[in-house]
Amino acid sequence: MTVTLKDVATLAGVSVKTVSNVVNGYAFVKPENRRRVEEALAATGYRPNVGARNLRRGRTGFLALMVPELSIPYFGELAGLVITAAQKRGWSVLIEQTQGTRSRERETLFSLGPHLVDGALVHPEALEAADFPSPGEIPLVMLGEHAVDVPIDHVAIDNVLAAQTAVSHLASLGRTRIAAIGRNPARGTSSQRLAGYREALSSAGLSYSDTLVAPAEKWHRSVGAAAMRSLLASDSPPDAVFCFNDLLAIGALRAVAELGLRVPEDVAIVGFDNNEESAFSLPALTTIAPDKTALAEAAIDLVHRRITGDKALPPQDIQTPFALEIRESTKGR
Amino acid sequence: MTVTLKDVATLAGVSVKTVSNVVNGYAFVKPENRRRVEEALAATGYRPNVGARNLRRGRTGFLALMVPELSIPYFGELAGLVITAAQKRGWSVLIEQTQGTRSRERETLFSLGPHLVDGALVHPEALEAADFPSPGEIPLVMLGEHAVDVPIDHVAIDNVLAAQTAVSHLASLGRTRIAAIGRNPARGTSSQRLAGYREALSSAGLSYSDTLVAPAEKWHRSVGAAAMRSLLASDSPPDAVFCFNDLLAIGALRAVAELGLRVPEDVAIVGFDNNEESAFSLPALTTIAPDKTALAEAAIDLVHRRITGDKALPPQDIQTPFALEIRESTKGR
DNA sequence: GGTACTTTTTACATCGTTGGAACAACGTTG
DNA sequence: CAACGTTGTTCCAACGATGTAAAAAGTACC
Repeated sequence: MTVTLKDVATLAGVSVKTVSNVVNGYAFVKPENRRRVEEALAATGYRPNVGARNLRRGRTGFLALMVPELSIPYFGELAGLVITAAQKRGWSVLIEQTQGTRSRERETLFSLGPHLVDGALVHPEALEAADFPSPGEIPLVMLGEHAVDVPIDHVAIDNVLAAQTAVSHLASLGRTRIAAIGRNPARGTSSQRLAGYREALSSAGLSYSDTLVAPAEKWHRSVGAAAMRSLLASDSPPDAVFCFNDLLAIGALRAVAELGLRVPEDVAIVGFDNNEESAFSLPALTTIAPDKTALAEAAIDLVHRRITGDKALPPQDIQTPFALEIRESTKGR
Repeated sequence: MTVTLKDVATLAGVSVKTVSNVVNGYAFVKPENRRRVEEALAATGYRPNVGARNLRRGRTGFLALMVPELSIPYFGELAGLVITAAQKRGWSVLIEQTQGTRSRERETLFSLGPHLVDGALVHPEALEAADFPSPGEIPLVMLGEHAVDVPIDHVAIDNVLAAQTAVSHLASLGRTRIAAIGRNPARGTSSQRLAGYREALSSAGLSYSDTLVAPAEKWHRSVGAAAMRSLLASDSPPDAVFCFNDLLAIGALRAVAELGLRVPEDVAIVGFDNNEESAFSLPALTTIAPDKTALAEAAIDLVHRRITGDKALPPQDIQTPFALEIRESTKGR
């Protein structure tokens, strides 16, 4: 059924290797033979067996991308960009979901054998240092925050600075009771954004209060809504909130609306990630907009360099740009 | 560097095949040898070369999933569910994006050689009958609407009925000027939803008018907003709108709000897809909620049956369930 | 025509794995 | 103890492709 090099060779009346040479663009093939082989290729509809080729070449042509969940807009958008960037370099992308649990993350990381993929882009959520495979297995690039210090390539925006930028923006509007939603000690990203939040408060001359920082196990919309409700129920509710991602912020918007308060008049809200939906929420969400395209391309670039040579390169730590996208949730219409 | 069966065999002092037998759970291996092999496996950290194994077995362990764009929430959510369902059956999923263009769709479909993946799930947007590969290449399952009639497995909800349900709901609220957003003659889905819209109008005793049907090339939020603005600018604006997907509806919500009108009092809105974000929009969106999990599982099931035998099975056409999710955009708070 | 060189083609081994058959060891049975 | 079935192990070929090196064909020059 399937056509192999041998079939083509028989049809063209040459050896298997000559066909292989034509397929791979080897220069020294007699024009006459090349023509016959090409005809035979066309006639049979030959397509190389990728598995066999890779077995021989020691490459697979696949990259893995590990993310918590594709249904989370940030990861859906990022995955799309990664796939596009990988495709330009001739790679196909295999996606693994971990639900953000440490056990699934470890499992996934471990299962990424050197034969399955040429390299992997991982966006860990709960991994710890000990979980990382011995270096030298396959090229690994980490996306987003590392909770821990491992000598592995890493691409992300400056989370502390970004959080600081967001909160400074709120302070610059004259808000004095600025809350935060999203604390989660188990996640590196959370710690970094919290640090930026505290830095911004202090440089604005505002004092930090634990009661203004709401925890959030999962950074989902419903959690943001619940957190916002509890913040608003306190004795001295906030007049602004920095949410650690857009989903929390979208939830917060709803909680505010349900209590009959207005955004931004009563409470200003800033998110983080710039999900596509955030430009269309009512009111539209002010948010930190990471350059996701740059992120995806930097990551693919890095893994490409690792795979093609540069073994000795010390672990890179690349920061990609971000911007504060000011919209209605802090400035009104 | 990499550990092969041979290395393990040498260490354990048995033949390669015996190690292979242990790895593959062959029953008749002397306990003593089994123990030694297992120790050697653990000591070396052996991991099978998937490529070689597949070359031998004639399977790849990969499925392809072709979608327009992962950044579109519906596809992000669906892809996540497909990956989960595939994983249960031991498959990894390779994602290809087409941007919904016919040329990229053809290209992708063609490039899915029998060696690259065991089967493919495709969600075409613009493909025509002629574009489909000769049957018998690799198992192909189509998701969502087929614009054309090809003898290929197909899983989707009943789009006509779903659209009819949505519009009947609007009619049952007493709305009489029910518009639609999303007409696009090039897309099968659009035609089906339009058909359902017309059926519902007629069974409610309402007349169809072209001026109430807004076209939409891309079903994105901004397009929905623009379409809604133009509908509202007409002489006799609608009092309800059926949007062909949630993104259009989200855009429509914004357009209504910007004109100072209220949803649902002035205009009721129904969407389609039940994206996660639609439960949190302000107001929350009434929408058709397809059972995406059922869809993903039915598709994986089907491709699994095709791959493991059932070659003779005639092309299946499976309908998965949906529900009308009634929320604030048609019923108020 | 012989030599030296270049171009073109081929045979063969190989990548890591598994299926199948052959073989060896073993205990049972007649 | 020969014949036999049952277990357990090994050897060999094969999956489809490519790298290597050697063979074959062609060209140029003396």
